[in-house]
Amino acid sequence: MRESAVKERILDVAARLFYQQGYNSTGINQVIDEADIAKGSLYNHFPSKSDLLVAYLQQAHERWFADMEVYLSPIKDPRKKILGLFDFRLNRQLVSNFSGCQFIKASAEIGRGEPKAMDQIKMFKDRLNNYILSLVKQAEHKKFLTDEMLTDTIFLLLEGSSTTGVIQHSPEATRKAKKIIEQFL
Amino acid sequence: MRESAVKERILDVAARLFYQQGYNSTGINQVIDEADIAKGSLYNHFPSKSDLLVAYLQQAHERWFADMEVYLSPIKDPRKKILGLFDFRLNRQLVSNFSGCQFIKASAEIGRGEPKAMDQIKMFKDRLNNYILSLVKQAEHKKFLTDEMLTDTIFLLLEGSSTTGVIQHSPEATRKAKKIIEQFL
DNA sequence: TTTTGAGTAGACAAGTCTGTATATTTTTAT
DNA sequence: ATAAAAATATACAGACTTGTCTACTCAAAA
Repeated sequence: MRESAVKERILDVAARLFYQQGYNSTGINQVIDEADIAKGSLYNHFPSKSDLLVAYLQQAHERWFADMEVYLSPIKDPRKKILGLFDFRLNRQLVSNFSGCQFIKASAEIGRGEPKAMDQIKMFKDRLNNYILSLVKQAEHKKFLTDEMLTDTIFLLLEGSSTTGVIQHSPEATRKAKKIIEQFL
Repeated sequence: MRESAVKERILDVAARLFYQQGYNSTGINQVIDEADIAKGSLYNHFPSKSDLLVAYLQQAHERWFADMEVYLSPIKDPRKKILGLFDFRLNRQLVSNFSGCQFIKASAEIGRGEPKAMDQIKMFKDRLNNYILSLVKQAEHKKFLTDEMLTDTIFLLLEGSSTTGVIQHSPEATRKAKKIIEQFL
């Protein structure tokens, strides 16, 4: 017996609004209006707005990795997979019209007032870091940097590309980051 | 005739609250309470909350560069100045308890609904990029990367260190970024 | 067929938000 | 000293906030 379609609709609408308008700027009433459900239903599935935020981040986490694995699965060479990460980032920037990383955005907005949400954000970034490290270990690279340092470079360049993409409203930073990493492979 | 002390107090309190709690989570009433001024005075100096945000970003911009120039002025070697940028970042992270970059935070919160504020943010990051470029041009480095690419690397690593510092609540990322740049100098 | 659970619609509480207005006092400048 | 400007305290409008609650409908299961 599958999960309620109502719950899915709430989560999808909340995800879109939290991401595009921000968590604080999105009211419960807007979520129920656009999801076209009753307020009681929302509070039946999510005890509070904060729980809805955590659920949104959880879903975003799972979807991000699922999408990424689909995107990178045709690529076999680990070096090309690493570069593919930047193309994947680029794609998402174009599709989202440079709205930025969901997790960075959330963390900037909530500060330390939402510990469960912050944990979700940390877990996502940790997993990304570990994934990059596993690719780097598989890849033959110039060893100008150690595996760990190259991993950090890739991770930090990706993070920098995210925020810079938002501010410049352009894919330039991500393209430059990719070119930089190409020098190391 | 110096600028009204009231205006200064408003701006300083707003700066602190906007930065620590976020713009959306800070109400005008909290600002006037903590600044201990009347609501009418606030709206006399700043026609709207949005204008107060822009003024805050302007002030933060000027102060950031002023502080940085003080911090780096005893250093003469351009390579050490570049590394000093990471120490400066580290200092600010420790002092602010890893609250993150003021401009990234603001840009994450306001989206494209505040064009004047976004312009301020862009101007800050542009100026930072130009400053890094001028240091790189003065510095003798290994030329593993071109001047422009090394500039982008430094800039993006600094940006990545900011967001990662917030999420991990630790100075590790900034220290690693510095070590990476050391390899290029 | 009856009971149970999910969903709906909407009122409501209690408070917050930005911004305006008014009347009064304090400060500054001439 | 007087007139103008700046700051004060405070009330208010109108909209919005999260979350609770009631009364009702409908569908599926027992």
